Amino acid sequence: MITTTHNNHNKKRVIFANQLQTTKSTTNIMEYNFREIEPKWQQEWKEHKTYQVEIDPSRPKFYVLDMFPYPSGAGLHVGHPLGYIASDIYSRYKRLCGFNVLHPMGYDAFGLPAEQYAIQTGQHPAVTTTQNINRYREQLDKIGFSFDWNREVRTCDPAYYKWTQWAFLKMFGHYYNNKTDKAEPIEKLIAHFEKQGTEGVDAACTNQMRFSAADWAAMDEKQREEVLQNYRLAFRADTMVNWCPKLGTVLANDEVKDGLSVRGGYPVEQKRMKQWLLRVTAYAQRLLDGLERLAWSDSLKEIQRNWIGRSEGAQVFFNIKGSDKKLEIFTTRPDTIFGVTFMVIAPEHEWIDELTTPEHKQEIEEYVAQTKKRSERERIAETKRVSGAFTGSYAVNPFTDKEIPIYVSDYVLAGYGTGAIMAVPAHDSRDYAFARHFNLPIIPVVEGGDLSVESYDAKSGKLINSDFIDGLDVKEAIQVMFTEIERRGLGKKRINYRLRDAIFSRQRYWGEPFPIYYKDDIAYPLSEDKLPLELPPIENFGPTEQGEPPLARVHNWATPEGYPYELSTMPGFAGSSAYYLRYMDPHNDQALVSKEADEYWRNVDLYVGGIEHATGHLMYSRFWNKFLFDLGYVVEDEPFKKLVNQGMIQGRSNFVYRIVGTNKFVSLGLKDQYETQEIHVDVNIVKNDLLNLDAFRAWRPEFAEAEFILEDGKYVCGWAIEKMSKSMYNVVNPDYIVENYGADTLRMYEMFLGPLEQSKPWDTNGIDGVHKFLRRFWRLFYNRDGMLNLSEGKATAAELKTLHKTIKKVREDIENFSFNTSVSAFMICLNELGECNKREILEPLTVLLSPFVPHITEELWQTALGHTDTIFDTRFPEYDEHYLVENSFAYPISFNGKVRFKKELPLGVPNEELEKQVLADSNTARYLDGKTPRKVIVVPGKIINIVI
RNA sequence: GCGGAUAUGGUGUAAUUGGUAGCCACGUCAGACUUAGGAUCUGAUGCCGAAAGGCGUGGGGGUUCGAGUCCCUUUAUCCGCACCA
Repeated sequence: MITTTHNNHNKKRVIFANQLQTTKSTTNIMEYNFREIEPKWQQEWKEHKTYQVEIDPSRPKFYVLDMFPYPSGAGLHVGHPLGYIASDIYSRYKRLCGFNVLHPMGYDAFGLPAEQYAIQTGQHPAVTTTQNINRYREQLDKIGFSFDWNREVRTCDPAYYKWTQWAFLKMFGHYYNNKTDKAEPIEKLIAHFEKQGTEGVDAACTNQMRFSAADWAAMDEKQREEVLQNYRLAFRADTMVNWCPKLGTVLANDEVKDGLSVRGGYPVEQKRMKQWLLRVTAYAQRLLDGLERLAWSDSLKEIQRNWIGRSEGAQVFFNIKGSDKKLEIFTTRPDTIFGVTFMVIAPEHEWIDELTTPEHKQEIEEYVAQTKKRSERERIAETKRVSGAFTGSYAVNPFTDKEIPIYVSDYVLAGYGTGAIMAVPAHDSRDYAFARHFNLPIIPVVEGGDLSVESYDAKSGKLINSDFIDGLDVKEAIQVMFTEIERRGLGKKRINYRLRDAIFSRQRYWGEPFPIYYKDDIAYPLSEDKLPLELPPIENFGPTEQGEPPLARVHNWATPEGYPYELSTMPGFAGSSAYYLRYMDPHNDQALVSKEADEYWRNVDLYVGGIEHATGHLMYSRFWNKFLFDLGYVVEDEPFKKLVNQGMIQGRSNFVYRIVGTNKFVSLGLKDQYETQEIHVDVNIVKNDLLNLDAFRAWRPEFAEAEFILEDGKYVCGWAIEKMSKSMYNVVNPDYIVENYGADTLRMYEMFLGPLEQSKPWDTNGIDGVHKFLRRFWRLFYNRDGMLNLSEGKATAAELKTLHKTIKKVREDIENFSFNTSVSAFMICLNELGECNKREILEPLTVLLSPFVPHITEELWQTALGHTDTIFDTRFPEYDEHYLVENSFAYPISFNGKVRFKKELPLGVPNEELEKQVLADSNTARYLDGKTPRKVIVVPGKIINIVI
């Protein structure tokens, strides 16, 4: 049936959540009234400081941490609390299991958006940040989290960033000793220089240095400081940086994606600038090794491994014809050295001028100038394009003594290895493309492949044309060459990492100031007792006309003696790198964390957060923690034992279809009969993909006179999964859900939506199912007239079985973070219990449910069940396997109620081990024929019969 | 290009980890109660078929008594890295 309706003519009414509650709540006052219950308990928890925790050596600790939010102006949407709800359920569960649970929350409050907003509006970032924090807090409070707010931290609070600055000073004052494999005071290195110069020093550094004690003695202060900057763990260096002109600041590698800034999406270019850096690379191997011991997902560990990018290879020196210099290269394939037919150096290579002969000078200069002009983005886009130029110089292959030409090309990166390579076109696709383009010889040294078409890059095969390694397999040959290269003194075995040192300065205002001042252009650390160095107030937040950072606008931004402070500020990851330590002892003004607090709380047992921090925060935190560990300030060398990545919640957008050039809208099923235009419609005026016509007319003035072509009297909307954003009108606000369904329904529904780690769209359709569950649960305690309905009768075996089955399932599910299936378990439990209103069943069930839905359970606990203590003073229910035994047959606890087989077990004997054995054996034995018992398993002392 | 993950009804998902695929919900349909239903309750609902029955976990192949699950291959989507020598 197709009907065209006009204003108010649609007879059939459509159901909407926002209309639904208003009438219903008046019908029965003793229905489950979440609007009353939830604020009541939230107030109660607040007043009694229910979730405040202290060190308690008599109880085991458990530390559950969420990645603290950046308080953006948009507030929370329904996706943000997902991880918080999961961690809250886990915290409450652990607390009920008897752990002393630390579950704090705070704000990552420094950052770009607040500053961008300040530049536009002149509003101080501190003001907007505080407003946003207040809004966040309000929204969070409504959901009923068990955070210990007494421990709240804000990264922009001077009392907090004092310790960020403190850690920076410690890094400035330390270097990494490779021999002891830890950070040590820089004074120790200075003492060594005074005695022996660089002789015997094996330390992480920017450039390898070589000088004697006498050289050191002869240096002035500035020269010495330059040397030390080469070793300090926080140091200043002239380096290629990702410069974002639009944001007016440099960015770290993990803040750039595809040549664009992650925040804002502005183009990023490469620029040489003097910047502060953290020597993260010193910890590359330990960051890699540490992953083995962490209970993180394999995919996340793999991302970190790739980011660290360890590769084993050899450093080899090639003689340069007509020079006493040797060109150093790095290769992971020393076995292919007989196939080297040319060399390539990066355009930024420091010897480029020396290597260029006069007749090639112009060509090379042009090439270098041209590559400089290309932005990072263009270089990425033109990856396939082969370009380069010949320097005119030749190197000598140390194994064949053949002269081979040296080229310059931008496919060789200055920042990796030595910025120079030996090219083996037969077995490296990039070298191959280059050789083809410049007509260079290609010598196969590994059997296999068809070199007329492409290079043969495989890491297996037999060596040929390679003198003494002929006939060996690639893997053997590599090992032979390592020893041969070292024996001949041509170079050494070496490990290279893709990981780069972290650029630590930002040319911004809204961040931690560096506790550094300058005297004669030498950087000096502020003494620790002067911390915190507070961020001075300013009024204009943009860069100066000279392009200096905003802090240059501050008069007297200098020490009392008049020495100027550093003008840049620290990046976002500075404040988040050690916040988990600060939560342990947030009010301590003598230390980042006291010895006592650190030794009790140690590190984070469970960390819940998004995977987007894989190469940023999660890497920097580990580095930061390892550094503090080396110095003895913390007892654990990894900060986050277990990590769970919650998936992103996407938006589910709805569409209406306007017939082009009219104000008529056609329902989804009929839209193909017209020429239509797809328009996003606010998901809050759509339910179950049916449009609320009146709400649509009221939504925007231009739709006030809208007409509709309906199917079966309904307007069906189209839908699509997109990012949750204002412009798609698909943002669902948790406040709205809390108002209409309650926080408990929101909490449970977010978990019910699907596996925690999976990305999934938010879809308010379906929330009724969860809400209905809570109402039915309520009605087991109170009847329709609001009368207490609880029975003291004895539970039947079937009821007990249901209860214990559910306890077991929920327990396992919580431990495995499979919250969606535990919600299902509750629903099944309720279906099975029917009208059962026995205290014996409902009391444990209430406790079991409480981590998920704390408000309703607390209310029932104290009113219907008549307890005076809060639910959190009780223990999480234990299940009892004996209840599963019937007629001398034990049912393996098959959750969905199906019994696949029965096995005879001795009653009254704990039988977990026995069950395991039976299960292990029966899997192979069960279905050999059809129906009869067919296998007898003899377990020492017992005979077990398997029956189908 | 390399590495990782995922793919199951109209929808979100589940599956004792190799053992009756589709639990639990949403939606839909039918019914009960009701002034009303947008409350509540009951039943049906993977697909084809009147039924018997057949088909069915992205496609193809394999291992196995038995495969959503393991192996090979292929396609699609998502994520990470990307000239890393």
